Amino acid sequence: MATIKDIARRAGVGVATVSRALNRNGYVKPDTLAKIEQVAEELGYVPNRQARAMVNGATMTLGILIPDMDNALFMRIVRGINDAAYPKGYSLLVMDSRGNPEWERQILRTMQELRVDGLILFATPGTAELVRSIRHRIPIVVLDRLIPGSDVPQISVDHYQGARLAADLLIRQCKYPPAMLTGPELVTSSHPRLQGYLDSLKAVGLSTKDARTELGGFTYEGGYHGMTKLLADRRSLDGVFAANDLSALGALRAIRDAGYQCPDDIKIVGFDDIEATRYIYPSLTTIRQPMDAIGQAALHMLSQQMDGEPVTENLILLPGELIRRESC
Amino acid sequence: MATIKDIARRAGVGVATVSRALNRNGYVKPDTLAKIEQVAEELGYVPNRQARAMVNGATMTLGILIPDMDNALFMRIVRGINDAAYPKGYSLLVMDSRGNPEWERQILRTMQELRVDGLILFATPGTAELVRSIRHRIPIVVLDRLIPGSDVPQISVDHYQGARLAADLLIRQCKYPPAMLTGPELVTSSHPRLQGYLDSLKAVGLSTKDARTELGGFTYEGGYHGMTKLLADRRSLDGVFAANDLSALGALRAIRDAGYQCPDDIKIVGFDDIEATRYIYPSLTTIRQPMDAIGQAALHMLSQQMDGEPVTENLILLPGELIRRESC
DNA sequence: ATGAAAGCGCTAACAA
DNA sequence: TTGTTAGCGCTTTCAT
Repeated sequence: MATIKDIARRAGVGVATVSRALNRNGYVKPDTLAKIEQVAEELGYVPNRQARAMVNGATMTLGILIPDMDNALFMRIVRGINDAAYPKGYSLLVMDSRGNPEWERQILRTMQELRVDGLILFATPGTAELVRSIRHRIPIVVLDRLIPGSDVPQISVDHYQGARLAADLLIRQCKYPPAMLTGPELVTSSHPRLQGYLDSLKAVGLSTKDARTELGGFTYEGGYHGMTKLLADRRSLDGVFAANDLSALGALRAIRDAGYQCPDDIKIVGFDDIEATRYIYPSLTTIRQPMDAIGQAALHMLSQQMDGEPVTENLILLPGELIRRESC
Repeated sequence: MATIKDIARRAGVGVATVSRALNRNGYVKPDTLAKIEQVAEELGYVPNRQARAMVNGATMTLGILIPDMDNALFMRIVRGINDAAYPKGYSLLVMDSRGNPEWERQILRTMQELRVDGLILFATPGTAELVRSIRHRIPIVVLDRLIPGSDVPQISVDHYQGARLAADLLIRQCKYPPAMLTGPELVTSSHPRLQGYLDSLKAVGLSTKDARTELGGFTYEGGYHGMTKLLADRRSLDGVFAANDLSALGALRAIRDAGYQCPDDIKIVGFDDIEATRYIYPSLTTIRQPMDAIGQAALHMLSQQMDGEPVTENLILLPGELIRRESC
């Protein structure tokens, strides 16, 4: 691989001149500049970012830690980050922890070794203290799966408000108190969604005894199993709030397999608004997460920190939006 | 950020000793090793990979270029790569070109600047020559969207064979010659899938005049529009091969919106077997891509090249598998 | 068993 | 306008 040294020798100039020419800073006589560019071209020169990073600090890479690359919501958000980061010259280093806390620790370590300029992560409870220690060295922003009570900058859809929207709609549309397919206990976004559901019941005078929950686990399969359980014990059930779209799709399937119809027999409301929800039948009524806005906000917050500016707010909750379709 | 120099000073030893100790190579007296580790711990030392890479060449990062991060199939494959690469200490640098050839060029450039140890990419026609020039500098493997006629190592499901499977099934199950929703003209995997469809028709004595194709574009929306067109001109249509699952889902929706039923009125077969296909209604009969196998094979081929071994085969075609479900 | 020093590719003073 | 030089953090001879 050709280096600036090679170019310098071949062009008969010093390395500094080459550097100046290629980076277009400092004075360089047009002739020499042309010559240098020509030689660089001939040699197929490609600058080495590692070396550059060593001297001026910035690697121009952003680390992203996701619990599951194969999740439509996460990747949709990451795409938003990518689209916002790319024009600024940042590259994304995406690593998937598969929800494994130990892997997560290692990944966070690797990100530091790579000296990423900023870190965006979907947290898990096991990461909380780790994040606390890292944030003093690297700008961080936590997305979607928040760390409750932490003062790390965090951005997310308002899980609670979204859940209220969903539950309120179901209560209005159903004869009986709706049930809920909850997210995994260990995922923080599960909690405000559950709380929203419970509070909506309370708001119309229903007691927690009227609440019925089953684990949906944020997956197709979990939703399927949870719904199947709900159906097995059918105490007048005609509405279900699935904590995310994946589990909603699983639930839809379970309803059908059990011989019922959605929305006629049972109505469903999901959460996230992943693309598939528009095309399936019945199309899914759901709470839309502002994915692009989240991605942009994340990058914005990170930029602020990287520029040394104080972060204005450290918890941004973007409102979810109710999207009505066929399932409720 | 603490450096080995800091550790050396504080531990009262030379930097070389620190390096040896931390990397556990060369002789280091147990006492000094302990001391060094302790100091490193105190200082919260995290090695700088850039610096390490500068001296020993390897960055331990693999670059991945995808045309769309938000595509279930691609990310499923990338996840497979991730799972195979992670244990070997490699980090993935994932960049999304959004199918834009110009972005693609720049990304490939960036990957080189970052000195990734290997490159995995889903090609587009515009990349072909670029890839040719890069492959002499960086180990490369092309996935799924192949470069026809190139001798770059490539891995993919056998698009043609899979398409034959799909079309043969439809021909068997339908009264009339099936139609096809094709992929984008510019995406190479579209071609063998189309060819398979045409050849299947031919194999049962149907002429190309019996073939009916409409652009499905590999997207939900494209599938929806394409199917709508097919339906508008309804010459006894009762079977459709959608070139991928996304367009199949779009088509399913179009069928329903037009007042028809799948599979009763029209049967559908997709391609890819993304996770959603199992849960929607009707569940989708499709051709399964061996995604994990593709990911593993990709990493294997890359490893071979990185180790300087000659690549045994430069085109691996993995068979697609017919998965029968409700749609046909 | 350990330290001194060279050098990886590049940028940024500092001179000239 | 250009060249020389000193690092950036680390690994690796080569001495000791």
